[in-house]
Amino acid sequence: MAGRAGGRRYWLLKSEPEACSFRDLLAAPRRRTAWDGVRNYQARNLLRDEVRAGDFALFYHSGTKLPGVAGIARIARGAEPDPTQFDPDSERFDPKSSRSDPTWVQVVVEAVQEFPTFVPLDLLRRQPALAGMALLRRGQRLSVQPVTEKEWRSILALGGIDARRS
DNA sequence: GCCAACGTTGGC
DNA sequence: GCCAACGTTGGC
Repeated sequence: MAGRAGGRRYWLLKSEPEACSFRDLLAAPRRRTAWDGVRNYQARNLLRDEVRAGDFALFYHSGTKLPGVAGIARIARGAEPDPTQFDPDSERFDPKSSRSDPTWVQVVVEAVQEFPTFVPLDLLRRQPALAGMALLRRGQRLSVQPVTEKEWRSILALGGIDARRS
């Protein structure tokens, strides 16, 4: 069961640090950026139907030499149409989508706190408590994934954050 | 509706 | 750069 504890839900969002690292997010205006470009229906459905403003997320670096969790973000705005789908100049342009019935959505994420200690993927794999985590399953490619409250707390602890205070 | 071909993701 | 996993496409 993906955690909704006291109304708060947890997610893991993947980002290629070359495109947007957690530090980039911290440096962005209002520490926010549109988390756009999702072109997978399962991920789209989660963003559209499950992810809510106020939810928290692990900000995960993928497609890089040292994949892992870099920090905590929160969802600043829930799903809205992803403008890149309408932009013919965008790599993410989708000619099949229309403004009257947009196919793809984005959310806006806001940096909360960088982990004092970066938590690399191989460390996550070595945690017995995280054995069932979606991220660690073979062939898992979803760019947005639910995180249970238990997983959330373990990973914050690994990152050097006292979960009782966040 | 099946399924082979192809493209993408993403760890290694 | 390799390759496993998985999603999408398109012929039939």
